[in-house]
Amino acid sequence: MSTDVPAAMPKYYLLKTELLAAIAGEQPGTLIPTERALAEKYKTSRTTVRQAISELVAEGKLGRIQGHGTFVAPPKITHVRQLTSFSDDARNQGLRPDSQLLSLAMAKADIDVAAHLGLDDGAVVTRLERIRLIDGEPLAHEIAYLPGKLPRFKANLEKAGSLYAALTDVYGIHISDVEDTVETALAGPEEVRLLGIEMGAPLLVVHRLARDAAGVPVEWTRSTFRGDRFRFVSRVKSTT
Amino acid sequence: MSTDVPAAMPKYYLLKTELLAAIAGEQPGTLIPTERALAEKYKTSRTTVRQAISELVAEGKLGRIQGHGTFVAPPKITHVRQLTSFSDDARNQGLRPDSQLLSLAMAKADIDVAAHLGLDDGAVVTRLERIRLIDGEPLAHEIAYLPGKLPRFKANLEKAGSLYAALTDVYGIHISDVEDTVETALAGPEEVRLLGIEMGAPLLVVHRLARDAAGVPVEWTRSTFRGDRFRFVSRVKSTT
DNA sequence: CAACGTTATTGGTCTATGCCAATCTTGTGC
DNA sequence: GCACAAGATTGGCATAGACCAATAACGTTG
Repeated sequence: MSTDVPAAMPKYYLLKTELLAAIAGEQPGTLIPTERALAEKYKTSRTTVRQAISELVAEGKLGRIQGHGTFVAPPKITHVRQLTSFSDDARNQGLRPDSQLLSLAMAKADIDVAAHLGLDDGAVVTRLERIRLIDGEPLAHEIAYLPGKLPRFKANLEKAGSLYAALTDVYGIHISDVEDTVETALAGPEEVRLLGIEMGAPLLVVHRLARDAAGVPVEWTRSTFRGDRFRFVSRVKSTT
Repeated sequence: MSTDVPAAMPKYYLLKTELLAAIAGEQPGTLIPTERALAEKYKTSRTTVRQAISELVAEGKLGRIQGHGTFVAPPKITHVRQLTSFSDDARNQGLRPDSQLLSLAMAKADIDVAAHLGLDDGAVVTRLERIRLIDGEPLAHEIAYLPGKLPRFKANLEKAGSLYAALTDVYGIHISDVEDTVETALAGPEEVRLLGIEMGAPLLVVHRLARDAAGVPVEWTRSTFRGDRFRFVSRVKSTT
């Protein structure tokens, strides 16, 4: 045979490619045909259509709402993650960041938190849990642990406008060194509930350990970002 | 009713949770029961079992091989990504890195490459495509573009042991500033072929732009890492 | 005309089943 | 004993269909 047989390609992947081409250049929000209509049009089953659409949703190319339909998704947001905070960062890009306070309380450090903050197991820490929003849309879930008890923290946090601003301006805590760890994860029920995404959606999980000039840990945070809406940038300058 | 109805939970998610508990503490490589056996055991369909397993595979908890079975996967590798190269990073952690050269050739910069390297469209660039392996396992796919033509590059690359070492030691190109962009993506046929993963597996895609001390771009690279086996670390030190 | 309840539409989950493809096991023949 | 072929096992892909849940559209009613 002289004809080069193309690599065997799952049908759902062909469909995914066709859909991708079809939505190229469409305005975000534009509805695409229903799953049942696509199944008929492409002479396949709804299961196969859903598999194609599901991957496009996971990649942030499409979004879908039960009872409403499937639509072209808006582009990703680029988040420059440096020494800056989420809020400052978003504002620098002309976006409207917001926070929704889920809980703010004293807690006893579990083994994991204690280890990262260099505390004894069971030591008192401040636990701050928030949802981060941009332009009203929930995009990240964040739990921050700070060593010890910070007096009048809630009020100061609100006044300062951001966690880092409050730490610096009110408590004299200067962050001079951060270490971020980034990995992928899939959304479970909690993320589905808090971020309004679907089960199994890809996430970017960032763990941040911040230290002051003396190398003492001052913050340990776990942030969960929507993988379909975010992109991280980290800049590193050589000191040599 | 007094009983608090638990949040509606998909059956496949319950199964996923049970499987996760079942494999906790098992040795990597241990085979779990077959999909058909699990379907029968948990009184559900194979489709549902596959959905549960698929997510665990995507999270790097399980692996599977057609005709062989489904098994407990090895833990993630932490890849510390700073100004260092892939090879140096891995070696620093006591791992055995390797590269497989797919292609090394001169090419004309397309619009995207040209824009990032600050060149004219169609300018000559060196294109280096490699598979990165650790302990013999392919973990990343990388395409690097360098401005212009580098004499005897292939030989020097092999001798130096790493791209950055070659640039520095042989060509006198010193990287002083890098900007990494990290986002999620899903594996398509090419990644499946090159990395031996499955369709739709989560990936971490990193774009790196490296500059020399004068701010001139010297490298533009797109790296695709297996999301189930990697974790990135970035450290930032304040200069103030 | 506004408010409300009903109905149709659309995505979400799950079942049952068939066949294909890669791998492993077994058996046969030399 | 070894090599190879045949069969069994296991995951991969796809179909068809049922029912649920959220949303939107519509029509009735006050």
